[in-house]
Amino acid sequence: MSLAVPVGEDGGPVGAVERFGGVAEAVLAHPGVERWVWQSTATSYPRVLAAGARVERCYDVEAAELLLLGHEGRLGEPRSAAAAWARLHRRPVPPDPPPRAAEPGSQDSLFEPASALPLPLDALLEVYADQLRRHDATAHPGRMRLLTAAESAGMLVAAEMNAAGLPWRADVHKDVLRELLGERYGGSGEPRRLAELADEVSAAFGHRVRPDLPAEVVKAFARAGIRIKSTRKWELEEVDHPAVRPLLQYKTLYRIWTAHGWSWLQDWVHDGRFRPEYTPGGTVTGRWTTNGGGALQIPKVIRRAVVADPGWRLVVADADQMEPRVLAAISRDRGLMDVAGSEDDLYTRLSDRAFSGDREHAKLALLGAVYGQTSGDGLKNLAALRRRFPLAVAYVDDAAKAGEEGRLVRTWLGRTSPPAVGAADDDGGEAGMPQEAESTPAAATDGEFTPGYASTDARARGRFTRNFVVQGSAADWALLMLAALRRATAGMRAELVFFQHDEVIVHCPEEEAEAVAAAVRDAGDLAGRIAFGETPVRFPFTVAVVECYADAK
DNA sequence: TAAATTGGCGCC
DNA sequence: AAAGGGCGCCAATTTA
Repeated sequence: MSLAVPVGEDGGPVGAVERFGGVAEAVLAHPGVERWVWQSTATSYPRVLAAGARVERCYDVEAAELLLLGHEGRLGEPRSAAAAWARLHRRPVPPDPPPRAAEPGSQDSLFEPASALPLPLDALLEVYADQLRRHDATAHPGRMRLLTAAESAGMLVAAEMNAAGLPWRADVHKDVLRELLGERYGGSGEPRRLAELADEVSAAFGHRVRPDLPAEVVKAFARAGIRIKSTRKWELEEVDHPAVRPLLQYKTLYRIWTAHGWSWLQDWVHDGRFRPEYTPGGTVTGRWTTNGGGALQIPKVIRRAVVADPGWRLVVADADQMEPRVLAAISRDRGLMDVAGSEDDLYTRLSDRAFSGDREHAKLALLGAVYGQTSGDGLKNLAALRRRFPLAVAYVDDAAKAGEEGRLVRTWLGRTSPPAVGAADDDGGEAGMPQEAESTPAAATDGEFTPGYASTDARARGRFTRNFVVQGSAADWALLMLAALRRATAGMRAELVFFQHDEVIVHCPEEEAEAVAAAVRDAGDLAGRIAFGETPVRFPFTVAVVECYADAK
């Protein structure tokens, strides 16, 4: 079974892995090989890591297939290497194996193939060669090749993070739980504090109300003469009633209990490490997801349990205002590039120029533009934003318009939005191949983009594509940043252990901490230049060297 | 009875 | 001041 191909200096294969017994053996036998082409990093690389080896770079055929299918407007077709080969030879295309469920704490899961359909070596090379041609056929081949390389690097980082694990002190976690929730008692193990709060809620209403049943809570408020549409936090905060305070407290603690309580700890933390399974490109915008463990939603209070090993430190680095900086870089709006061309707080600089010093209004206006705000003060401020930064606003407006019209949009490097449901029908002849929306600012400077006429669905679609070009291009940048950081720390004992959209944590010996912090800062600007070319836009980080994650920021 | 959906909320 | 984008996870509820 061939899973990997070492690629020599001429770009051709060095040999087949059968000769070496397996991918780990092949890597060990070729210490000088810089780049490996293989079917799936998730399948092959954990074996390599388990054998104590690493690779410098790789080309992940199945990751590339997904990106290329997306670019070709064919998202949803099977993306396994076997499927790609079948399409190439006009054979019946096998469906992808169903995604694996999360397996808490199972080390075995790391060695399960992500694709159940491994290709022989020669077939894999045929698919690889075809993929290289398909890169050349895209709107920006250089960017698309960069995207595939970045996604492949992300796969390496993810596998290494999965192997390293996030340092996690179960004893500290339990202390936090006991402090917040009290002891557990009864058959369900319900914490004492939750029971007390539930009693307080019932007492405030004068009858038994279960706080975790929204319908019951809404009814109870109705009986008390208060009409609420939902039990959402922001709506409850407006209500003046003695039940509100214990109710809100209950919700917060209940969530910690169910999502990050004792059973979570038992499932996901072993030998002092939390090991979520990271999935690069798990979302359509290119953001990562995790398969189990909820690593990207760790509540702030629980972060106290993330503690460096003795003599080691956590370098916690948070990219500052990443999305507006990315918008500046991709829209080439001169005013916004100027605002983003400094390490200083972007929203403050923005407010100095366009919002008479009101930082909050500036921030809301920008986020409103990126998210597609439809009402409220944000709209008024959006007008000011549009006057001062016309190209930046036109960029996201164009993306929204494309979405409403059922066209595709792409991130800066070429990751492509999924086709709208039913878009193929609306398009007439070109079924299944929607046109690309070239978000060139020049096309839309003639006037303001007014939704209004579009259907609710189309408007929702527009908000999605509007956000997609920014969130997705930010994910492009983040991948390159991770790749640069991985390369910079390759000679150190430091390990990347956590990544969450715009935040990265490196676990390293105390004496390496300053070098790691410097490497992070360099990686931010380097990624900006590689992704977006020469640009004045800066990509600074807030970096904290701490022993405990909770102490960062 | 199991799978899918909903409401809510944590993170960005 | 208002409730826009992306996720994952849990429990309860509805649907198949």
